[in-house]
Amino acid sequence: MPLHNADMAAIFSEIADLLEIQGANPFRVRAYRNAARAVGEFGKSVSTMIEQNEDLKGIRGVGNDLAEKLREIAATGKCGLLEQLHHEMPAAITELLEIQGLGPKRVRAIHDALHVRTLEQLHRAAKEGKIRDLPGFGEKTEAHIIETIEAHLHKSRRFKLALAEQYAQPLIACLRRTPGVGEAVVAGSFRRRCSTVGDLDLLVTARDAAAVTERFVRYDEVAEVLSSGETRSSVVLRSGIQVDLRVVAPASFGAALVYLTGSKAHNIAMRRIAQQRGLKINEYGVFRGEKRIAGDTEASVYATIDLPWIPPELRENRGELRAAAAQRLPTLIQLADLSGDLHAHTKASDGHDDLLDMALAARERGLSYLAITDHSSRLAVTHGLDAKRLAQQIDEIDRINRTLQGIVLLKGIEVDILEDGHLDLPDAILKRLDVVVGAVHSHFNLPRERQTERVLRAMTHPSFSILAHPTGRLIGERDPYDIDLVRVIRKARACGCHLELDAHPDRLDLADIYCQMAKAEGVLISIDSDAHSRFDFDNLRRGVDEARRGWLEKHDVLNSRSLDQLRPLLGRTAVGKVASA
DNA sequence: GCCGTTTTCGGCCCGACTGTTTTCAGTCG
Repeated sequence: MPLHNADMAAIFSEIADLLEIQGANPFRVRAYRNAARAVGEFGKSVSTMIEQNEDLKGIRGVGNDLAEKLREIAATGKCGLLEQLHHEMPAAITELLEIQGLGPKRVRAIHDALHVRTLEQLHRAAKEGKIRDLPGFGEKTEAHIIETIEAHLHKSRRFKLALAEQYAQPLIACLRRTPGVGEAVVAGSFRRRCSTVGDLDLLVTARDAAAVTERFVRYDEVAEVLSSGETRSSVVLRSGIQVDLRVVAPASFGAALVYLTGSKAHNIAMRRIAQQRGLKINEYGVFRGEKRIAGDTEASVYATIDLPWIPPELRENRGELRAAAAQRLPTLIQLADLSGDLHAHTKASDGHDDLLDMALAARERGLSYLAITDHSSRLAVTHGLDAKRLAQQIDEIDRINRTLQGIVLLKGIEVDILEDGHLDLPDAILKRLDVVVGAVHSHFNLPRERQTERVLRAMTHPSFSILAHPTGRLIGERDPYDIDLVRVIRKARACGCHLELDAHPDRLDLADIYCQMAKAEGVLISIDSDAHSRFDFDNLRRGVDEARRGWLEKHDVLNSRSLDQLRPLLGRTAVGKVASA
């Protein structure tokens, strides 16, 4: 059973935490953290690379020592250093770091003085009043620990972007109405368009910071004020989301926006570049000695290190700084680049609207084609279509297309990929369709090899066009099923079929890093709404967000094509039709 | 422990806020 990159990353993260609690060299700790992140995000399976004797030093942050540890982990499933650390410190101790306000030094102090090893023991010790007497601790810290642990037990800590937007917009509007406020924007992972955000980072320019802070902490959705200072304050809203506010002068807006947008890794990399040039970047500007040389706009900050402005979605330190330096930043896909949508449902299965309503709503969005892809009958809960009902729908679409202006409905299906990789409809009916979207909706727990073979087999079907939501993840609810996406992507290239980025805010599947991999392999991505009602075409915007995070450009996206350009790309039967036409 | 358009050694991002101190360490973003 090969280990996944995420498993290896988790081992390095735990080593970093334990080393930090032990007071190890902070740069050594950081090396493990960086490597954990790099391995976790690395496109290829590190286990496979090791099997094939590939050089691991291509992974940024992995040198001789960590490459050797990765090989050890792949071979044995364990890491000697971690085992040794577990002998020295209890394994559960790292969970104490999850409590806000407890860092490595304090965790160490609590452990050494009270032999606390778990969250429950920490809770008890705090309840018994044992924390307050430790040096460097006090009553407030003790009370905070109790409160945080109790809240920690029943709270999900990340919010889907779509939900976070609902909290952010009225708050931003409120701050903009505050006298003296210039700019008021949301930065952080929200601005980088991450699929989930841990908190909201607001940036405001104002001459009177105190007045803005005052307005902020009195916002009527504020449940708790965590901190409140001259230029920085934090609150928790009733919804449970934490909001951090930073107030700066207009001359620092650009520098502060870069700083607050992050990511942290991107900022660190930028500051290193600046440092090598004798410059210092902080949230107030770019400085040569005492003199500020830039900072009012983001572009001015990047310009000091000879880089063009970098779109926020790319700022993850995944190569964007090198690409910028080489003048090779991608021209990212935009919502307006989408010509059509290749995955939508009607009330024939589990949708809410009929064919015409869906067509008109799509046309209103500026789309020129819409594929109707209801479920197939295996998915009984959705009242999926069998061959007979699908044939009726095909006829009805033909009728509607004869009168419809400005948009074309494409005949399609979201056909179930059965456990053995067969498709849930006869070939004869699939051949009559413009687009066949295949999807896994059952048997999520197959072992990796069987799950992968199942999907690969489906993709070889001559009518197969697009693999829908390729990992099946439901954000915050269901993990992706275990599948080898590298093989799936290569199969798509070999078969001439495509992968979907399902734009439903609960899915956003493919995730950014796999979009980037597909792009590298020359596989096109279809950004689809998976609309179940005429209001769901808004989803496309979310899909574009994720696609931009995956470096996709217009030409990487299947449904940026016009209908004429699209038809030859949809399945090999369609190619045949075109060739014989 | 990693890394190099100065470098294979000597660096490694930077500042605000809190609580516990009585000038600052720890934590966070």
